[in-house]
Amino acid sequence: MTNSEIAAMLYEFAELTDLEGDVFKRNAYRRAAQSIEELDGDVAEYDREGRLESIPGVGKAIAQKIAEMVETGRSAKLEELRSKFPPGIVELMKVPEIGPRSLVRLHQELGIKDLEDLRQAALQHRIRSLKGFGERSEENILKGIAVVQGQGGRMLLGDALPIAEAIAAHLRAGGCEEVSVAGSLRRRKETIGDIDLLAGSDEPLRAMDRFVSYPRVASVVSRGPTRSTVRLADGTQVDLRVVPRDSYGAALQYFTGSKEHNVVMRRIAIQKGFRLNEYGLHRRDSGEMVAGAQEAEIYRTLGLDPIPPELREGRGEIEAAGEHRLPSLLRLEDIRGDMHVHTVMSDGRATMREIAEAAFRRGYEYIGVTDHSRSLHIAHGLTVDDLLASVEEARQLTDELGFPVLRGAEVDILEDGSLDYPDEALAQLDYVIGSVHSRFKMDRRTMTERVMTALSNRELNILGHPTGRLIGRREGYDIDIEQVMDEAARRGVALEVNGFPDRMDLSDLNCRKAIERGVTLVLDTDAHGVEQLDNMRFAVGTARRGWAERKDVLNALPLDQLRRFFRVAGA
DNA sequence: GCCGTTTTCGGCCCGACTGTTTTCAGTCG
Ligand SMILES: Nc1nc2c(ncn2[C@H]2C[C@H](O)[C@@H](COP(=O)(O)OP(=O)(O)OP(=O)(O)O)O2)c(=O)[nH]1
Ligand SMILES: [Mg+2]
Ligand SMILES: [Mg+2]
Ligand SMILES: [Zn+2]
Repeated sequence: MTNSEIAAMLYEFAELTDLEGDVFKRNAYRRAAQSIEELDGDVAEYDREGRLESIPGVGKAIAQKIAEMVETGRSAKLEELRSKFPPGIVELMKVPEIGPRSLVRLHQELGIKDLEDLRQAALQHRIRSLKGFGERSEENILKGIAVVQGQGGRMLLGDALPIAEAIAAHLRAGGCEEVSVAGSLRRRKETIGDIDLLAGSDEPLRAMDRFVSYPRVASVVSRGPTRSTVRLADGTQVDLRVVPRDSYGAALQYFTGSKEHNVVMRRIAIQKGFRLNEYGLHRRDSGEMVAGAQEAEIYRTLGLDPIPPELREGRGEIEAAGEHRLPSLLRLEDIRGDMHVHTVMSDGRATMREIAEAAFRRGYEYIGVTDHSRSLHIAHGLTVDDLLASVEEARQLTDELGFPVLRGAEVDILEDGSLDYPDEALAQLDYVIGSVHSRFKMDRRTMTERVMTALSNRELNILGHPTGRLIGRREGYDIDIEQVMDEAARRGVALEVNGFPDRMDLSDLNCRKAIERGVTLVLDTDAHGVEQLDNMRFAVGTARRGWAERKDVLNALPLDQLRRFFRVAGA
């Protein structure tokens, strides 16, 4: 069983325990599940070595359950819990506004077993007969069912951020003094559940009016003096929180999350004799507010170094902040050039010249252009002759513009691990990215072997989108990514952090793992048009979430050092 | 169920909004 399969079972324990009525036990299962999900290394290994209880949130009882799962693939206790509820409960738990308490009563008192039962009960007005439910409850349930059935899961960061920024601009134009994007967007998570915005205003009602009057708002889910929730026409949920300006920093801390980060922060506040909420940090005894306007002050007053939003996931950042060992994170300004950009020669929309000019305008010091290789017919992969001709074109352009245009290629890693051009042709290029674009369904050993073979090619400098996942569409291929990381580190091959919003590959956690293993990262966009050069901010966000510093990143180096990396690679 | 520089028992983050309530439980952020 994989870590994520075990984590999924623990999350299921959490949900079922919630139905049983014990929220503390639920939280305990969730914490353990998150630990397993993000564990560096195989849980089965922890089990074999008797180290399960060293995992945060895993004690005797959960360790025993994990051991059973690892050894048998099942959990007797989980099956017993499942049998207490109908299978349709899984769907029912997704209905907004219906929580565990309502669900148990709907099941016990009305015999509701699945979404269709619930819909019928609401339509036939049978729900209002329950104590505590009424007409509005039935309406909300019907709306909730429509939401579950209509929703397409989480959005991509790249889709959500522009929407959020547009609404923020709408609020500013309406007189809100301070507006920030908060929640998972501010943390630059690769997928976004909803859009969270914060406004600091001494006229909260005006801010709320402005918010719900945004043209794309389709319905108002809830509306109060400090918080409102709306739904846009496409179903996207947007939350706005409004606080007095004195509380802006504390509110930003709260609303940026993550929830897990907040819970730890508030626990530390308690330990140090404070109370922390979205209005400020207060002394417990006197109630005196000691920080609130500035977010960084909340952290400092608790004895912590201010923590960048991208790190706030409850992954050890608070402990690190207390010991003054937070990383000095990479910044967008540290990136000196993009390294993965397609031109019109293959499946891009811009010419080499247009890309070079756009790169220069962005303030880059160099640009790398890369087209697909000959086997990738659907993307108009280049023949050897076209590739070599483009090397000359890059050279001329460099001279003409006085701006270094590096000619690379995104070369297919073929089924046997060889690269899709002869070595003599590759040697003519400034650098080579190797990517898997075909035959994804190999077994783990074969796929790992395939990529290891590619890494052993001395012409290879960068491994492109190393896991091959497409968010929301395709799992990454089955590969031993740790082994690949170790080999890449040993051979001086950089691993890509592809900032295309549905790739984000390496992911945040894989970046962190790679850095710990001594891998050099390269951040790029995989742009197919010059406007997509903006995706660099997503690559940077992901790398920051992976605790990356400037020194970990190849294209944060000046040109001469970049070239040196390419020369010594494979040596 | 987990956990411990004040504890091995008794806590476990804290607040807004809704609907149905006659004082608050449930759900969500
Ligand atoms: N203290 C505290 N803060 C919470 C809790 N739930 C949510 N928050 C804060 C932190 C979250 O980042 C922020 C926004 O909530 P969301 O539910 O939108 O979560 P978030 O944006 O992190 O993830 P998402 O992508 O929307 O699923 O509100 C909670 O239970 N306690
Ligand atoms: Mg959110
Ligand atoms: Mg939200
Ligand atoms: Zn590719």
